Amino acid sequence: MAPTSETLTAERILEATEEVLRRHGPAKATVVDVARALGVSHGSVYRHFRTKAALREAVTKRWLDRTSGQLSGIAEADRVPEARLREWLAALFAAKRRKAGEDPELFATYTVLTGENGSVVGEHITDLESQLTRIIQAGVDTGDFAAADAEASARAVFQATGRFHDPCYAKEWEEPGTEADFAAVVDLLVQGLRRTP
Amino acid sequence: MAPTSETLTAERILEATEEVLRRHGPAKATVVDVARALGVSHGSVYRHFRTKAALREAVTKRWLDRTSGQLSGIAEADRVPEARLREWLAALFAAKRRKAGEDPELFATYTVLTGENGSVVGEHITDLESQLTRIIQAGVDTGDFAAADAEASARAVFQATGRFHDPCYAKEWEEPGTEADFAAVVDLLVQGLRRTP
DNA sequence: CAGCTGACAGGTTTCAATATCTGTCATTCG
DNA sequence: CGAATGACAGATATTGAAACCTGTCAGCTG
Repeated sequence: MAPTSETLTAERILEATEEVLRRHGPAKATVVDVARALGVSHGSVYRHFRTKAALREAVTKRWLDRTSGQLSGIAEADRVPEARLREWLAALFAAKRRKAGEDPELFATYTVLTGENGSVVGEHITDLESQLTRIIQAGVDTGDFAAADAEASARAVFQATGRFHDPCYAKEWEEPGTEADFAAVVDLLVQGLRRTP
Repeated sequence: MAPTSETLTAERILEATEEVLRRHGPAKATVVDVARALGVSHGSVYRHFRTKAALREAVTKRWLDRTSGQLSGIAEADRVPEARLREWLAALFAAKRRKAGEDPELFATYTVLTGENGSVVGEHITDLESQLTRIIQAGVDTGDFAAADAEASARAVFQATGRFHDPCYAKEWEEPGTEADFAAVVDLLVQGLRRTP
């Protein structure tokens, strides 16, 4: 679109790739399209990314990292652990649901990309679980939570709330009653974490 | 295969359809194949099922009902509610995992079928949730569980354990650590249900 | 000379012609 | 007479040839 004469950088290629994916979708987005959007030949793109798969992987990582970054603020916040946990889970759900609802096609695109890039997604999940672990460990430290193994509990909480952040459930997020379902699951999990006197 | 001269019944057609689906998979299984397997013309099949979709739906229902039936025995068993709940959840997970592991192609076939038949799946889930509700209500009655709304709690438990029964996670069920993950989630949920003195 | 280009080989996708399937129904069969 | 058949129209799937894409590299350009 804009064949700016700035030097070609990995960052600019990623930007252009996101745009091409947004326009054409994951099935029809080609490396040639990306090069054309940048006003260069596709050979130049291959100077920065060894393969098309590597390019798509990098775009996926960028996208996931943005979510992680937003949530880490909450994980570190200076609040009572239970409130922090509830807020973090609500923010994760809200972020995913907003993305799925606002631009379903783009969300579908990234769902395809995450399906292709198991290891990047795995790292993202590890990251989210470690944020959760910090929250739960804080709760154990204050005596609010009883968890023999904060990491295992974090994993359990993350998996138990999968219905509210895993893309495979995206189409159900706008159904009525979803809010209540989310609240019920979170209440049950928080109750399970609480220290019983 | 065996063009027996018994009268053509819906039951025999369903049997043959399951066999054809097992052989050819969901994409290539045709009504003509089913008729051929029964030694009749495909017009005869349409006397019993209005459309191909209705036939596939009936097969799906049969398959799901078999699972429900197995589990209902546990739901009604004469045991302490907590043990019954744990056993029921473990049985659900074990049944799904066994089916997915023993014959992955057949499982994939049924995953496609359940994807096509939202309402039948919805009824199946309602059925499972009502079995769970009965277990949890029993726990409330004995004073073991504290749940303001047994039905809502049942729904929460069912959704929170989705990772261990929803087909979209099937490929992760054989990974190491899955048993431990399952145990951690169930422990957390049971702890959340327990009455806190 | 570092970075970019564009032609190219091998592989994948598209498209239109062809074959098959779904669902109906007038007719046949027992 | 009720159950089953098979020819048929319209819809869907398959196939093979042509178009396009990926990844490489010898050579061009600033």
